[in-house]
Amino acid sequence: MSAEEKYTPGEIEAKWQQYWADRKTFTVTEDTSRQKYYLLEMFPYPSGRIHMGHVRNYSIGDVVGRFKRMRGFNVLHPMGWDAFGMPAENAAIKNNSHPAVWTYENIAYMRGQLKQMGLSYDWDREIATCDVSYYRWEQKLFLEMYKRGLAYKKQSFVNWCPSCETVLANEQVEDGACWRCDSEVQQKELEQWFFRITAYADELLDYTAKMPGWPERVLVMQRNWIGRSTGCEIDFPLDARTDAIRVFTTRQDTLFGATFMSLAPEHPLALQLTAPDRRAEVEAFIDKVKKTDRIRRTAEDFEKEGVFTGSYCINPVTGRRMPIFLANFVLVEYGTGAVMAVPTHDQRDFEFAQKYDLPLVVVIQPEGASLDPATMTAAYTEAGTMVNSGRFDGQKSDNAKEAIADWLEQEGKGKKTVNFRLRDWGVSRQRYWGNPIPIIYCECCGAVPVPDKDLPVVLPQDVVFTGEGGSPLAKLDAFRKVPCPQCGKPARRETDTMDTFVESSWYFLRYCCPDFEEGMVDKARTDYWMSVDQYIGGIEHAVLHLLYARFFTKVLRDLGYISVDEPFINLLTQGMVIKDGAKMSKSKGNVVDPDALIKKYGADTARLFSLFAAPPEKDLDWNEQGVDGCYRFLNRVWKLVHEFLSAVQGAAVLDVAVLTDEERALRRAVHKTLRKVTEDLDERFRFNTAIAAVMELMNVLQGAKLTLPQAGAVMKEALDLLLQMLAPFVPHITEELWQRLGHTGCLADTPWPAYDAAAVADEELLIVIQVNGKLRSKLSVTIGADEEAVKTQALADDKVKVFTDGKQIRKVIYVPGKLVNIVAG
RNA sequence: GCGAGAGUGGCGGAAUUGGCAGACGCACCAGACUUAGGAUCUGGCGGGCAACCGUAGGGGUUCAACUCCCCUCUCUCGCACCA
Repeated sequence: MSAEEKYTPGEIEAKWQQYWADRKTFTVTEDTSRQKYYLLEMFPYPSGRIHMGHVRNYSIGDVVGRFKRMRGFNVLHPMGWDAFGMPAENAAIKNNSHPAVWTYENIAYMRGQLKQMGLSYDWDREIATCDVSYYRWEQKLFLEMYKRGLAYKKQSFVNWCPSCETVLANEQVEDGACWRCDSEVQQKELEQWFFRITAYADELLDYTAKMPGWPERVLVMQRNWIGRSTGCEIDFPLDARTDAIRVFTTRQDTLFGATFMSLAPEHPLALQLTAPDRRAEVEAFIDKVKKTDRIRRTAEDFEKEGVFTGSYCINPVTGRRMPIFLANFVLVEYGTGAVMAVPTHDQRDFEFAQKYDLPLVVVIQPEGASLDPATMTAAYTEAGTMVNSGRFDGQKSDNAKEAIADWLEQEGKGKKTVNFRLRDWGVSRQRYWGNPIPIIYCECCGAVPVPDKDLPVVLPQDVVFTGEGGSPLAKLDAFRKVPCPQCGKPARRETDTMDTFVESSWYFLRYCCPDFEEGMVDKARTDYWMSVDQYIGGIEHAVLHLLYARFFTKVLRDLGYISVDEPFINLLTQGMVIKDGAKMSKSKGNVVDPDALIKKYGADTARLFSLFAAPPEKDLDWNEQGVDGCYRFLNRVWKLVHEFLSAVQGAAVLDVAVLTDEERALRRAVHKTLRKVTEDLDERFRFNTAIAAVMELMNVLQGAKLTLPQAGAVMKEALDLLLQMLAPFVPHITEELWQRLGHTGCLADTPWPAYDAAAVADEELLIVIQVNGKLRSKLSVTIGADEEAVKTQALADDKVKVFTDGKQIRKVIYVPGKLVNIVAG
């Protein structure tokens, strides 16, 4: 093979990347006359270099982007950097450098890596969230949210990671450990800024029913996280006091069975209600619970324990005097931190009552049975018929729920409420490398927003990284000490920065208008592009980022910035990249380096294998031999095109009217493949089967002979279509071959071809013949063959006769164009 | 425990509406070319000598079941003392 004919991915990939960049092939502008398609992949954290997860994520996105573009859409396909965050700070401490230097160097390197992959981004829209031109608008938004009470400060117990030396949001704590470094999270009382995401809890939940483009499991996770439950708040008057304990319950139908009260050990009334002679015991208990870490305390098998306070409250509907306990399983942060205990109908209360010998009253009887408190071995938690419940006796407990709630409201003893598991989003971080919270604290005026004219608060560069903990900003007097914008007296600036999830909650809006200098978003442009038609990323953000981004979208809508309710119409959560049965990690030594991969095989092979080895939402098993297979396939494509080059270039115009049977069969294969690839890309995102279909076609084309009169023309059509079909997957090799076939334009700019319906139509059909459901023979019939004739032919078939001889034909089933099933016996 | 998803050759995976199970690729085997082959090409490749048996296991519906229904097992993910 001559040097000219050898496939050299390194050369041709660089050539075409330069070509696309020079011509700004993928640069887009708003054009209301065209249908838009906003395609987005989750932007990366600039950690240093891309990993195989990125390769897969962005390969998937690029196929969609290039395909939609060929389909005629005005495709917005941007890329940027989630550039604030702690690793930059840690690296700065370690290398005695600066987070900004580290970050921008990483961005430069990773941008190069992405460009080497031939991804169809509009690089003119690139953003980095650590750039003041980006984060300045976030500060403005923060202040708008502050004005409307959507951002507020409160003293509270917060999740504290001792290793990262910062606060974590609830969403960033996994099994009691830091989501990033896995250290055990502690509780610390601090003044923190919060975003009032709970104000949108109902809408965030309701919309999960209106998002058919999202995977059900992500929606379920979000619903669980929001955790809406409907019930009642009921006041239990305290014995010998004028105040009451308020509980939240979803089971007001069991109210008549409440025999004692359980409070969280952290409940504000806990010590107040403790009788002097019980004080020592209660304090010891509270101390013990506080020392127990949260992981153990919330484990299911954790033993229920409590302590009697010595005080009583009154069941508002029965008048029963109920002892008040502190219980280790009652959580102060959920509901009111107090639980009315109904041991007969709640398993936890039942176990607690057994342990402390507390009374049991049955108020719901199951269908056809009668519970006796003396013999019960577990709580009965299902529905049933009300008993011992005064005026509600005899009602079905399901119906009584509503009736009791109404009655409590009438009597002024309680009210219907909705309770959420979702907490407000704590956004303060005691770190340097983040967006400064634009607030100034003044002795006289309190928390004062930084005035508009002083925005943005620029993150100072001249800080020292000692690694000693605490935010470097807090030690920088030049930053910290400012006069109060209101009264002019000496004041101090907020030195906490915002959680980096704040930046990723609106970056998709900024891509619509990255150069806009008048504000956060240019409404006209954003209205054109939003919402994102297809979002692609990992499942690990199912709650965190995807919930925050939905929240921000709704806030920005209500502030008038944008017009949509939801940011992402369709969500694809791609699977992980696995090797040797485990997620790639340095410690396991199973990491594949994208640079080495591209150097050895080229970007087209790397992309092709990422797409071919598994459907996108499943985990992908990385396998070097499989990569080899993809590389071989591309070499075969390369050779095939060159083999037919001269025949194709001298070919006449295709005349479908005068084709031989063999030529028609070849065209049928080509157009059937085109139909399948189009369907797989357009409707199903099934890249693996689309590629398999093209491989199959390749096998057909390789076997094709060129002795037929119109072979050149047929082959020219076949190769053109083959390259167009493959273009979204392997853009470089196809551009190169497209050019070598004599085309002058850019393949990426060609419209996606339509298959020829006439060419696809079969002339003959292969009918499967079964006897008693088992495949026995096959029959070739002309299209539209008469049913009776096919049946007769089937029955006369020699191979069929072997199985029907001597038997009675009971029935013959004919599925037109598919099969004949002969029932004999 | 609850919820969701999955279980198909040696491996990754196909089978779109109940209609040829195993497409495509990898691995493997044989052959060709070759000084050579970890290159390339050609052919084979679920099990069984066969009748037949095969989509986690068992039952059912149907002319026909990987696909629908019931039961069981296993795995993955999510939630989990949330009152």
